[in-house]
Amino acid sequence: MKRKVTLKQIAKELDVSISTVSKSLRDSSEISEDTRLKVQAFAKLYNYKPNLIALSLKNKKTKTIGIIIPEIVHHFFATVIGGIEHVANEKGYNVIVCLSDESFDKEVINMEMLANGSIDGFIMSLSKETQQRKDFHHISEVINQGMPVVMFDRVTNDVLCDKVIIDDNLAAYQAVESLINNGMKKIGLITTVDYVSVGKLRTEGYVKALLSNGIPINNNLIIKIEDIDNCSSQIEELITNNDLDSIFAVNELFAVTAIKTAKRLKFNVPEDIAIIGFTDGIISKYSSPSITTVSQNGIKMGNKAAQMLIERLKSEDEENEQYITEVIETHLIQRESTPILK
Amino acid sequence: MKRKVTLKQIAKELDVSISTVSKSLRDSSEISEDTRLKVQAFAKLYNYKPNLIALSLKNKKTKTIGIIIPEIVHHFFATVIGGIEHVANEKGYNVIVCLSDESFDKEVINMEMLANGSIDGFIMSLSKETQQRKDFHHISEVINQGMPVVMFDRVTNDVLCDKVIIDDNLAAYQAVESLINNGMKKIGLITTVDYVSVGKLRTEGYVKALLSNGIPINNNLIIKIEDIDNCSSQIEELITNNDLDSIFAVNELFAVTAIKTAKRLKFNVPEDIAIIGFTDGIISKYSSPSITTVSQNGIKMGNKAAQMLIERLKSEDEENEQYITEVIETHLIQRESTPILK
DNA sequence: TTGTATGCCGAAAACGTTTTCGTGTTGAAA
DNA sequence: TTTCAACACGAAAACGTTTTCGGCATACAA
Repeated sequence: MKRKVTLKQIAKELDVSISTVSKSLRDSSEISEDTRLKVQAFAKLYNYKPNLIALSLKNKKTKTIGIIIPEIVHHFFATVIGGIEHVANEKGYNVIVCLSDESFDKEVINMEMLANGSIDGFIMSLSKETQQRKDFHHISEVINQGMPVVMFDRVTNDVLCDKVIIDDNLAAYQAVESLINNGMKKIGLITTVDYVSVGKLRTEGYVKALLSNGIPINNNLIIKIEDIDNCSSQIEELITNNDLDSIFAVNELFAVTAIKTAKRLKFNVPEDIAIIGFTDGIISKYSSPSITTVSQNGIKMGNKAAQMLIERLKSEDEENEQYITEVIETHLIQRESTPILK
Repeated sequence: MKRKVTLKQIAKELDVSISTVSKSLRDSSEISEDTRLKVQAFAKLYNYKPNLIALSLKNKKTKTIGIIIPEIVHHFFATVIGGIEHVANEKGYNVIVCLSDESFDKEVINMEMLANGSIDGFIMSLSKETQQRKDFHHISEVINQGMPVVMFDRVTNDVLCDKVIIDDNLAAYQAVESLINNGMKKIGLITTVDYVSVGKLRTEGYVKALLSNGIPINNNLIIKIEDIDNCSSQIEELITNNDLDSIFAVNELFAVTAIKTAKRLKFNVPEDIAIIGFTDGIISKYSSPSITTVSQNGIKMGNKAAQMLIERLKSEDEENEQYITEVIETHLIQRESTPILK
């Protein structure tokens, strides 16, 4: 077993000082070419690589980004991580991932853990529980300690920091309006409970689209789902009891469940019921029929979030308190679960 | 902005030495109760938390696990990460994720980067390119430096280390045999190119099942797919040109594509063609019809891999060269893409 | 010969911990 | 009064770097 070699060992071996070794390896002009080349050759031979932990301690920079998300087994979050990792890697950063499992406590613990020197900054999306409790002290705290935070998707106005979002409200509005423009009148909504920020915003978009097109809100057409695993019966009622011509679902799981339920109830999709989902994940693509949906480009969001964070890390001393909220554009992806929308 | 407080600052503030502060906080009996309580109160007030980087440097342990996988936007890998993260977190470890993007070079770079002190051990799954080139020097190297490695799913016999796999060969064998037992005779195979280790093993299982049931291998029924995005035409030919009664696909993307293609060609699934997939991901569950598939429990694999790694980290000095290959059991999940299999 | 610039290198501090060892003070026993 | 243990604390090393500063030659100019 060959343990990793250190400056000290090289110094001892070559009978020079540690400083000389360090300077030689960094091509300092202070060192004679002789010594420099000798040291470099030796270092190469023994495959010397500086210890990053020691560097982190010295520089007070870890070149590592902490990501905290509710869960990873979720196509959207996975794509965001991919997006973050990509630009982070490009700029010499590593990525350390923690999952909150939608739990407030885990979110807090993870943040406190990472905040103690392990990372240079956070990219995060709030857990459901955190959104419900509206307790963001852990986030304010790390920001207050001078550690930059970028929030994405599930964000809050109660914390001042950079953010990357889509315009959930507008995207939902446009999706629903395109249904209306194609003659749909009885449009069902399958959404989440209200404390999920994005769910709420999408719901508002739905409402706005109906109202501004002169269609009154019918609460019977709106169901709010708490537990995704047992939503089938609720959806079945929605479809059976109302003479829907279409459904807007705020995520792809709701959308695909709606499709499967409709098919089971002998409705044809899209002929009898058109369905629009949200998030262009793997399900929407491979469902039968494939699902017309609002694209929500996770990769782009991840890219942007990482860029913003790294940018802020570069100019950290400047203490720029001008926070930016970046809005990633969305668009409707036409697939088979709706007629061709004009 | 309140920067994080250090031992030194506390020491200065209370006019004691750094050692006294450190010992007080660790409840050393060396320190009088008076001083101890005073220090602890002060530390609590200023929310002192030890700097983990400094600890890492001192202890030569980072309490961090490095994960290297080909991609994250892939349900199976995401579940494995989830599984790893869960037990890692339980045992006080963090998880740092790097993506190889199926590239050999990125895999090497990432490993070298993490190996320089950032982590205590690796959990990894090989990139396609690495499997193709059969170059594993980077892995042997870190192992040789005394850093434990656990490989999962895409593994190789050329590296000695702990491994977590499923019995791909057997699982495929059983899946195909269950088709045969239910009267299927013309069974198509949609598989990957051979250098993908798991694809090859599953192919072998298919072959073995046919042969041991007296069915000759017909190479026309076997297609090997390189590029998943353009596999549709190949699959279409397979279905059109052969009078298949069933298909075995080595992953869910192939399976769902087969289903969609079959439906497009006016074959009924499962009545005309039964289809079995591999990996119990989100697609299999939500496809229409849902897909009968071989479960491949990523969470369990992740759990096990993390347990093995942490176990080895605990007993690291013992230099136990007895490596274990853990085989996670699989089973067939009955869904709608096949008739009920006896 | 003296003074000074230059080239080359080492000592030491710093990052934030933990831990070993040494030291001074106190009180009690001899 | 002397001796010694017990107690309470501090100094310093160590982890592996980088960097500042100082110093010792040598060479060259005055």
